[in-house]
Amino acid sequence: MPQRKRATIREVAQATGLSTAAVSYALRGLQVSEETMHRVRRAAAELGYEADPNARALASGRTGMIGVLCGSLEDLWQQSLAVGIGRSLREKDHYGLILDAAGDPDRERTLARQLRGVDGLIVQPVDPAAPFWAGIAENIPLVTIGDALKEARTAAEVVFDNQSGVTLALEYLAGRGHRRVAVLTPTLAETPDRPADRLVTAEAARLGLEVSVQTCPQGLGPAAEAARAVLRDRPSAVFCFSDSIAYGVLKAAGDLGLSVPGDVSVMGYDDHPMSELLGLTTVSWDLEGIVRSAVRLVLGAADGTLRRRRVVQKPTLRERGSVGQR
Amino acid sequence: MPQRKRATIREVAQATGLSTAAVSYALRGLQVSEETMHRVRRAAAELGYEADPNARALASGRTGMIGVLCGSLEDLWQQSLAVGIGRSLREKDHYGLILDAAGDPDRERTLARQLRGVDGLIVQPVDPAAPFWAGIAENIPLVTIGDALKEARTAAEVVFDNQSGVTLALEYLAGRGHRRVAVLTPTLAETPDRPADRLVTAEAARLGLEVSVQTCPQGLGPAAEAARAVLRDRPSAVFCFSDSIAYGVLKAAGDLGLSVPGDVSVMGYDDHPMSELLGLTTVSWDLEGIVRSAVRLVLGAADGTLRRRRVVQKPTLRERGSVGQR
DNA sequence: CATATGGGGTGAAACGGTTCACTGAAGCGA
DNA sequence: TCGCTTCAGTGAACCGTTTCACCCCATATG
Repeated sequence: MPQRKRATIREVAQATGLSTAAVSYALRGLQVSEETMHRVRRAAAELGYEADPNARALASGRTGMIGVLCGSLEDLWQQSLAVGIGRSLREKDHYGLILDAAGDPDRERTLARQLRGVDGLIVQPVDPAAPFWAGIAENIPLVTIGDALKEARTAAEVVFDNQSGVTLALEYLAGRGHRRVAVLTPTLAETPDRPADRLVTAEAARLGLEVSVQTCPQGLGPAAEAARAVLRDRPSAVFCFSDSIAYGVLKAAGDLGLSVPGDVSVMGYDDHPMSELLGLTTVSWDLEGIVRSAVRLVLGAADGTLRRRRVVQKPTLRERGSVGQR
Repeated sequence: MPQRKRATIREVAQATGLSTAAVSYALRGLQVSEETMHRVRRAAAELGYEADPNARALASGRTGMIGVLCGSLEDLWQQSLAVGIGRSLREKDHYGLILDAAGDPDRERTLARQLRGVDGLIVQPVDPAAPFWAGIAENIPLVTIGDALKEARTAAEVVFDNQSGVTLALEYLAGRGHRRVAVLTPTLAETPDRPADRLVTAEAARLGLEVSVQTCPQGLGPAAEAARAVLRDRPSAVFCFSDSIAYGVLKAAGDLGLSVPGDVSVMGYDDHPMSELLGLTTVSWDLEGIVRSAVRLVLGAADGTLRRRRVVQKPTLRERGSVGQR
C-alpha cells in the first residue's frame, strides 16, 4: 500500500502564505475576508485537501457522527428506520454510525459503553430499564425511539404510544369475533418484564380475549419455524409484535396449507413497505415522521438548541385483509 | 448538558503512578508485566476509562472504521448486505460506516471523496468506470462488491458473475417458452453504458428473445408505478434486475388483476429473504459468502496481510413458481 | 568479574486540526 | 487629531492518544 500522503492544512497555509489558523477559518467561512476565502478555497481544491475528521474531532470536540443503536436489525422495519435515519443525518451534514444490539441487552450495554467520539446517540432501547443508561445519557446527548428510558434523564424522546397500538390491534381482532389469539413478541433475551407483555395481557383481559404470549425470532426462517408450533394450536388469530414476525407466520401458514385469513388471521405491527404487497393488516407508524423527529431532536440536543423534548407517535390501523371475520 | 468530563489516560496514569505510555501499552496488552497490566486495567475500569477513538485515530493513523458505500439502500437486498457487513465488521472489532449513494454517481463521487479517516472502504460501485476512483483507491484500501472498477487498481474485489446470472435467468425464461420479455434494471441516473444492458441484449439475441430494457426505481411504490406501464404491453415475462423491482412488479400485477405466473411471469435477481415467502423465482447470490469475503478482504488489505485479491461469486437459480410455462 | 541481553518502564515528540488571546491597520465620530 | 471599535489575520496552546528512542536494572553468559 503506497498510501500517498494526503495534503495537510499546513501545506495549504504555505501555498497561500497564510497561517493555518486563517486557513482553518477560511475553509469554514469564518472571520476572513471574501477574497482570502476564495484564495484559500481554490488552493485547497487544487491540492485536493480535505480536513482529517479525526484531527478535527480531537481539536473541536465534535465529530459530526451520531450513533444509531438499533434494537434488532434482524427486523426489516428497523432496517428501514436505520437507513432512513442515516439518510436524514447525511442531509444535515452528519454521519450515522449504525449499530445493532441484536435484541440482546448485554450487547446493547457493551455497544453503548464503548461508544465514544459521537456527538449524539439515537437509541431504540432493548432494555429501557437498565441502570447503565444513566451514565451514558449524562455524557452524551441521547434521544430514544420507542420506549423511553426508566432510570435516566435523556435529552429527548420519541415515544411510541404502544398502548394505543395494542388497543387498536386487539379491539380490531375482538370486533371481528376472534377470541383465541396467539401473540408473538420479539425475542429479547433476559429482559425481565417486557412492557409489551403487560400491555397485551391487560388489554386482552379487558376485551375478554384468551391470549397466549410467546417470544419469536425476527428472521423469516426462524420466525416461521416458531410460528409452525404456534399454529398447530389453531388460534383463530395471531397478533405479531413486528411485521417481520408476521411474515414468518404467513410463511408457516403457507407451509402448513392454512389459508390467511380463511383458516387463521394475522395481524402485524410496524407497517413495513412489504406489508402492503402481502396484504398484511397491521398497526402502522409514521416512519418518515419518526426519522425526522429523532434526527431533529438529536442534532438539537447536540448543539444545545433543543425545543421540544418529547414527541409522541400515534399509530393507525392499516386494514388490508389478513384478518377475517370469525 | 453538563457533559461530565470523561476520564483521560493521564488520570489513569496518575492513579497508578505510571506514565501514560505504560498505561497505553498495558491496556493493549503490550510490553508490560502481567502485574502492572492488571493494576492498570483495574484502575481504568474503576475510573470508567474508555480511550477516545479520535485521539487514538489521530495518533495511530487507524480508526477501526470501514466505510461501506452502497449503491442504493432503497434496494432491500442491499440493505441486508449492508447490515450483514456491519455485523461482520463488528465481530472483528471494527465499525462499519454505512453510506448510501442512492443510485446516483454524483452522490457516490461526493461521498467517496469526502470520506477520510477510515481504514478501508467497501464499495458497491454505481459507476465502475468513473475516473475519480483511481485517486481514492490509491489512498485507501478499497474492495469492490459487484462490478470491479475499470480505471483503478483496487486492493481486492468480490466480483459477481453477472454474465452467468443473466444467462441463467434468460435461458430459464426461454426454456419455458417465453419470447417477449420486459427487462427492468435499477435507475442509475446518468450512468452511460450500463453494463447490465449489454449483457442482457447480447444474451437475449443469442436466445432469440425479444427484450425491451427499461430502468425502474427500487422503492415498492415507485417500482409498482413504473411496472404498471410495462405490464400494459403484456410481455409474457418480466425480468427484474433486483428483487425489490420484482416486488414492485408483483404489486402492479396484483393491482391490475393479473395473476402470476398465469398472466405474466416474473423473474427476480438477488434473492432477498422475502422472495421465499412471495414465491419469487430468482437468481440467487450467496449473501453470507459475499459479506465474509468482503470483510476478510478489506481487513486484510488494511493491515497488509492480503491473500487472495479476487473472489468470484457464482449465482444459482432459485426456482419458486413465479415463472410459468408459456 | 565484566559484559551482553532484554524485560519493564519513561519522557517527549508527533498526529492535524481548532480556538483563544492578541495585534496592526483601517474606519469613524466627535 | 484622538480614542474607540471593528476587521483580518497571527502565534501558540491544546485536544488525548500512540510510539520512538532511550534508560535502568536484574539476570544470564563467557
